[in-house]
Amino acid sequence: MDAPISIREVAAHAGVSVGTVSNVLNRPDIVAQPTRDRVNAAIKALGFVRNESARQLRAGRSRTIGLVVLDVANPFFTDVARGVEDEASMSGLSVILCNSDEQLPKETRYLELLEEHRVQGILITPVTTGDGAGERLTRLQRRGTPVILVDSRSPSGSQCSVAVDDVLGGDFAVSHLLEEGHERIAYVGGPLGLRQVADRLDGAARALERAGATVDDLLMIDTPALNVSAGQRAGATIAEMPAGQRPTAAFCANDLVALGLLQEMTRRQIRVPDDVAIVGYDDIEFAAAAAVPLSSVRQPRHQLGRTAAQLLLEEALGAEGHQHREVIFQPELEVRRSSQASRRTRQVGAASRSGNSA
Amino acid sequence: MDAPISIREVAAHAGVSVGTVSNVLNRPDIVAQPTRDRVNAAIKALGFVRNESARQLRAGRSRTIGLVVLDVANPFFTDVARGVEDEASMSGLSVILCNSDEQLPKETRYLELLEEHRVQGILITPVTTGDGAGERLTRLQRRGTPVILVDSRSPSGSQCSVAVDDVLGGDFAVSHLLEEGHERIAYVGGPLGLRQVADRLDGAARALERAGATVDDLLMIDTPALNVSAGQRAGATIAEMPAGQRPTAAFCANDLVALGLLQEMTRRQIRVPDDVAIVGYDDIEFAAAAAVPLSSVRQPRHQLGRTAAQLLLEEALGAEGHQHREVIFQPELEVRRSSQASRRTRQVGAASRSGNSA
DNA sequence: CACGGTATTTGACACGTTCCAACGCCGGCA
DNA sequence: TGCCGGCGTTGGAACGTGTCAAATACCGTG
Repeated sequence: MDAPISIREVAAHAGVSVGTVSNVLNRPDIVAQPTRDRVNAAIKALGFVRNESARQLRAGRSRTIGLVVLDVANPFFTDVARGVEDEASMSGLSVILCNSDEQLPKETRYLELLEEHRVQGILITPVTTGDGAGERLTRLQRRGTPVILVDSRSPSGSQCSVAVDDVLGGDFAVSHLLEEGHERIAYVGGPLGLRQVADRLDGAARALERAGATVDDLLMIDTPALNVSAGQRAGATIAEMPAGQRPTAAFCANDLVALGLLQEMTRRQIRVPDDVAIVGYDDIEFAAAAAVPLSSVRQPRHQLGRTAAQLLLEEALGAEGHQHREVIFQPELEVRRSSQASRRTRQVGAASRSGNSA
Repeated sequence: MDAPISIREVAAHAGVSVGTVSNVLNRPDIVAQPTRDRVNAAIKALGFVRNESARQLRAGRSRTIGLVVLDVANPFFTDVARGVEDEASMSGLSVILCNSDEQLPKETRYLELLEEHRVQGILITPVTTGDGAGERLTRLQRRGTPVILVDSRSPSGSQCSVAVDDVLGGDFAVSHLLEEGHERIAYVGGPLGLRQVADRLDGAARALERAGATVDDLLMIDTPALNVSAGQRAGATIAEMPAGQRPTAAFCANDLVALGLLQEMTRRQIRVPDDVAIVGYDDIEFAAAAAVPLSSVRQPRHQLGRTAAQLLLEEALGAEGHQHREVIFQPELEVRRSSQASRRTRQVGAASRSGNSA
């Protein structure tokens, strides 16, 4: 009961040759009906299951693709992963999901592992774009494993990439806040080494400049990471500022940060959006579900994953003459309550917080 | 530049036999220093990378384990996955993470895939425990692939399993609400076919009975799934009840449901916890970070994953004489604001709800 | 009955690795 | 000198599958 059945035993049981069994499995049309039935019966009777390793060895490449993300716990990446998986499964490929945890050593180890598995290709959001980061990836490609950057871009253009225009997203967010009448705006996020964080800041600066202000008018609140507790600490920083200097709006690099900020404001009885308006980024499911629904810059996460997988297939299956491409999506601003002081409340002012029903 | 290097080419380049290269890779100690150096140099020069498929074919089993979860987007499962991965990587194994999406066909397809990969074993939270569900799994085991149930139990005891005592968790939650003086309590969750949902309800009933009430005193609000929007809809149901019949507390089968409920309450200006107290389940990160911090029943998610992986290794590596085990963890109640009417509010508030303290 | 042609089936090899028995070499010892 | 044992190394046989040229069966026609 413990011995895996091989194709050979199936052949013996059905009274045919090994090659015929293989044909039944892979090109059923070229084998005669009665033979096919006999073989299928044997397969069922013996409980035969294909050995994927052997197939891969024979084929030279595995039928999987690797996906390396920064943080599986972040809803952004799980949605990307679903997109990748949907697309991959349409081509009969499966996905190995790896979590680098923003740590270079783990990332390196996973890259080795995936290469040893001879995956069709690797989709990766690299931990760092600086230094010799690209070098490692191009070496991988030279050895025959296609690499596609996800939510990232290649400075040298030596990989295909799929990303969302984060500068534009930052621009959207801050333009919206300016339109709402805010003048003292904070940018909450970090570390600036992350491309996403830096680009969104650039976009914020662009919006400010267009409005006649400069980036110096932006209050920078740096965070060590993009998670909830970092947002809470940033919230404490803001709350403790003298009321006159306190920003009236905060643009957060990430919804997790924004939610942490929101919680801290609520806890300290600083009203959102009346005292401080908040705009987040990513539009994760919890953004809409927060106690004060969060305005956020939405990214086509699922689409991002699908497209990345498509590019990979294109490069992996396509002939030699592959030209690297860079796909950039546009983000959208989803305005919700956290950044819209309701007219009524605005007019009535702080005096009475009685019901707003809309 | 596109041809993967094989061990044979390394051997030729280093002027040794294939076997020696293999030895350098696997038992470096038994090969003489100069030879070893020469081989390593060749490996580096040629950019040789082991072919995992070939190793697996030779070994008969792959060095991976499969993990099948109900929903990758649920923070509960991503934490479990991290636990599994931590434990697996200590033994040099990698993890293939599969998302059944609570759909039986997807689950089936992944089980086939993992079996074809000849994984060391499969960790699974099955979509359904009823009917022939266990049958499929035991067949898998008979053919040589160990199966461990995660957050689930085997009625027949034919698999190892790791779970948390959901009955006790439900008991904790409702006991706490009773102690807080609530009498009209709702249970929000579904479908009842999910073991987790049913067990937590049983626990709630147990607590009620101990307090002299019966399960009929519990207001059942069924949900089609355990996610945020289902919680919102349940919230609407509660809000639209006549004030006299409306429950004063809700125990939710899941934090996602609880957060949805909380949002809907806030939107409709029903105060939490003063008008309706809420207790959730899982204690995901967002529970503490919610605008009204959510009381919740905490499960040792990471530990759950680690233990499951350990059991698997034990069964996979252990000799024939393996005895199936059932590991059950105890949950903990984490009380936060959503279920604690502040003394002040209590005294000032609804006159009639004065305490019974048992 | 021989023949050509098509429809099926066969058998052998290759994929890259690991494992194991066998072998050569060298120094030590009788 | 001849034998022995140990260390390093070698060569070849698997592992289970896919592929492909070659062999065979089958069928109708002349």
